[in-house]
Amino acid sequence: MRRPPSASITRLAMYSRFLEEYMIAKGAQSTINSQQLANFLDINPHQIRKDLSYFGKFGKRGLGYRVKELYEEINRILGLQRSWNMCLCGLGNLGSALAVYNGFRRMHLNIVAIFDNDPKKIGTKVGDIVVSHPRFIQQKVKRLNIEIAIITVPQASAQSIANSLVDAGIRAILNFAPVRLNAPSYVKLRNVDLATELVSLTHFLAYFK
Amino acid sequence: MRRPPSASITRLAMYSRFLEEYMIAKGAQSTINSQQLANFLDINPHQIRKDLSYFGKFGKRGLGYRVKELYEEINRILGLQRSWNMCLCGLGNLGSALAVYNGFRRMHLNIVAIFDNDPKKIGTKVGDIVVSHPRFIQQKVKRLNIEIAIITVPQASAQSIANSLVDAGIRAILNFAPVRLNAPSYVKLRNVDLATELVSLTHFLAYFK
DNA sequence: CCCTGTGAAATATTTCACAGCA
DNA sequence: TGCTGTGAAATATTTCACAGGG
Repeated sequence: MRRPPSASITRLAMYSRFLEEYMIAKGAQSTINSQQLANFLDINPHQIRKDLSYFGKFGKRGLGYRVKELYEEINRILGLQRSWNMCLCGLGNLGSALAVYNGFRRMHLNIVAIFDNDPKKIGTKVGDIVVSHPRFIQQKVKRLNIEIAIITVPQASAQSIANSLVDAGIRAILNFAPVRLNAPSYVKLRNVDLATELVSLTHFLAYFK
Repeated sequence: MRRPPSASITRLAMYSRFLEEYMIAKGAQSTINSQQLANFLDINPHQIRKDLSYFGKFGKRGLGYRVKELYEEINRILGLQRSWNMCLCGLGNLGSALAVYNGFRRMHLNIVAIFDNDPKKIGTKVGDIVVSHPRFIQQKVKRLNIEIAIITVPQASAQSIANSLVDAGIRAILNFAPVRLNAPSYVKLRNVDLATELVSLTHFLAYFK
């Protein structure tokens, strides 16, 4: 069994979400096979079985998968069987949107601290979280047991915020600032670049229309 | 010359952004070679040359690339030599953040229409764009020459909005709703799923920490 | 017989090595 | 000599085909 491609992890997240809805519709006791799942998700059934096989054997031959069991196994693989505390760095437009994003809470991914260096924002509340100055990163990360950070500060301050986070012991960062951040290799960095996503569309329109 | 992998396009966008900054720092007349560019971007120089080679020959042997020229060629490849009109569907938290996002305007990607079905939002302005009901999608897309759509509506309404957009002639959609949308194959769909991005971090922390 | 799990084949992408021009 | 551009090698990922258990 080789190391799973990172695309497998992304697909597992997709399977998890689908199964959650499927259970609501069909009940937790129902079963599903890779062909059906593949039809729903518009993907290859071999791909699904291969993705799962990297992590174990979750199905019954001749039958398929018991939905509840598969859902729980996938969530365990994804680390979603427990909750995670996160901090949000940068309360601009995007940060404010993420601070109240429901998709996170549903997966027990909780924003428990917010940092911004704008004096007008410090001390204000978003939900029941008080916005703090970034100099408290170290302290809050320790006290609130924060393991994941989301960076939504402007490009210019992204690296210095990342440094503070790494110093505070953070090992997983979701970065929305359009810069390649430097961090030690034991830190998992994931970048989301909204403008770049659009560029793949403009390229497509310019070339293939 | 084979068809470029889609990851090449993403990297080209990265090169473009870097070169933009590099020109400001070093002047448009400067040159850069693939090794230097690779160092800055923490990437393999062969990769850069290969990415470019899918589209043409932009360098001088023994010298490297003239920065301005390379920048312009890359932007041409990406379809960024012209501006594009976009519409935003769904003025929730994320939509509101994207409506005023600067990263788009800098690349001449302009949001020129906003749709939402909340009566409290319809008729209000975001910047100088008046929010309209989605029933005007067809009309606005035609009149304003809109070619790209951004979907930030809730999951439940995403598919029906996508259908309206396709009917109106849209061929490129950036979708933030956590659903796999169905669209004809001539429509380029790009999905950004914020929760899924985080899941790759929780998986990493759960397994490799 | 049905459908999983998986080694092997096919395909895609990245990395390398070097010919060749400035 | 220095660096690009590119075919070929290496690697990674996806797809396939089928053995084998329920």
